[in-house]
Amino acid sequence: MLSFTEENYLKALLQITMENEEKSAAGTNELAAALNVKPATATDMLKKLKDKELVDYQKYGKITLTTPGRKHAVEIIRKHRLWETFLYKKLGFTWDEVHEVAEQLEHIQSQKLVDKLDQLLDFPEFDPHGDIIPNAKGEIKVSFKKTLADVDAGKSCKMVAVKDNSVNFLQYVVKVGLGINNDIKVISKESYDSLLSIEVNGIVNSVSQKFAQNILVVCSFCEVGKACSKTKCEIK
Amino acid sequence: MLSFTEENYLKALLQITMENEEKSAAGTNELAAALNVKPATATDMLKKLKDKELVDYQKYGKITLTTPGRKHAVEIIRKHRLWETFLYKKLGFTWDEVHEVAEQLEHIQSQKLVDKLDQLLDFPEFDPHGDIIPNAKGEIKVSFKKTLADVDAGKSCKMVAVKDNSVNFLQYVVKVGLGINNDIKVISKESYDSLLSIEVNGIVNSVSQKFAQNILVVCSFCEVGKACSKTKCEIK
DNA sequence: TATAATAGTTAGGTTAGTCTAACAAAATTA
DNA sequence: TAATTTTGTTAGACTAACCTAACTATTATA
Repeated sequence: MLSFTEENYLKALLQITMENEEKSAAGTNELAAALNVKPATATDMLKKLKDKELVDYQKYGKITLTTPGRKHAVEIIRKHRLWETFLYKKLGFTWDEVHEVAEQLEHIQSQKLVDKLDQLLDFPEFDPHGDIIPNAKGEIKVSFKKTLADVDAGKSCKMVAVKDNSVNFLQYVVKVGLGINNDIKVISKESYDSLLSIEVNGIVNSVSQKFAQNILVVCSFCEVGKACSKTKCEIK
Repeated sequence: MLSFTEENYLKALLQITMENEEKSAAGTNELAAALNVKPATATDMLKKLKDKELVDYQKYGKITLTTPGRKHAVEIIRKHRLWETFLYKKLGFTWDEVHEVAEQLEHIQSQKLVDKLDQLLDFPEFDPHGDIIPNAKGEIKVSFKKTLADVDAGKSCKMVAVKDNSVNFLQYVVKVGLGINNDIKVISKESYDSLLSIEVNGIVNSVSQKFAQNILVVCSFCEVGKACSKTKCEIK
């Protein structure tokens, strides 16, 4: 049985290596930063996780999850996202409130609980932030690679998820009038600082590049959760 | 913010002092036994809880909860019992499965979660074991004092709760054909070892005194959760 | 009431997870 | 490629929660 802390390290490792396609390994500093601990602390834990054969790790080398390590991590993410969905759908939490509580709930040990929760929610595919929920077999579909920042002026897209789950960011998203499944039209894009002018439900707003990089989109022709179809795709 | 461990000590203290009316204080060994730790460990923790003004404690003296300590403890029990009810009513857990998982869930910190859960369950008064759920104000009604062992031969009663929440005991209760709200008739009682012969739904079974002491009952004239009315009461 | 039994405490040690400070390796860049 | 910057490791220390062994206080009993 793993401790909460060990679980958090595995989860952070998976999240780092899932962030983008190219990167398949993590570094000590990066890991430490993700967990809000000092690099020295991460080094200690990495040795421990290596002994337990949950990570592949050598001194000064890159860090990757082993197959069992990855399986654990996926399970934690599955639980996290199921709980978020539960809080949102069944208990009326707002999408900026769910993350913090799910951080606690993801560590509850009970296979039956996870299975029943999944069933109660009717086997959801996405959490309130648009992230894919790994299924009971631990299969996790490929995530979206395009962000609002990649969309050219004049083109339209549909928001499907967010990259940043912080309360601050999520509340700002709502303030700008955005939400999952909204259609967004990029009116213009400043060449100097990539400031975007976007239109959502007829309302025009300006958003920074930093903001746009945290909004995941597909082109409006594409299904939520599916890769863009190459022929008609409006993005990139 | 209290640690899981601190919360468990407070909960155990409340449970010990709630067990029966007379006893309003706990001892170190008793507390240690309840938590499956050594008495030395309990002593250490008691000093810490005293510093935090959650318990009244002096070397070699009896242990009681302070008002804030008791408030904390009641809140944990409230959460435990709400989660048990959730698992039972909403997720189809059996009554012997809920305790273990609720032991974990009771430590989740989120006032909103507790409130919403309470609402989802329609503000339940009792958990699946018949125990009273303290309300949002932390009010906890007096528990039942009569057990099946107190009922005389020839008299009838109604089961309202169990004292022992272990899987073993609960599965045995089911095997004997018993459950919350069942009417039980005591056919006979051995004077030598207090072995009881009981009838439930027309089926007769023998149960030991130890067993009977863990079944909480009211007389059949009495409402569940209310004290027996003196005039008609069949018990004692 | 003296003694034995029980209950409770203290001292010193362990492990998990964290830290800081000093150092070493690797990567970048001039 | 040599110097500098970045990244990662080691050593030593701390706290929470636990332990054992030895001791002390309280309670029960002969």
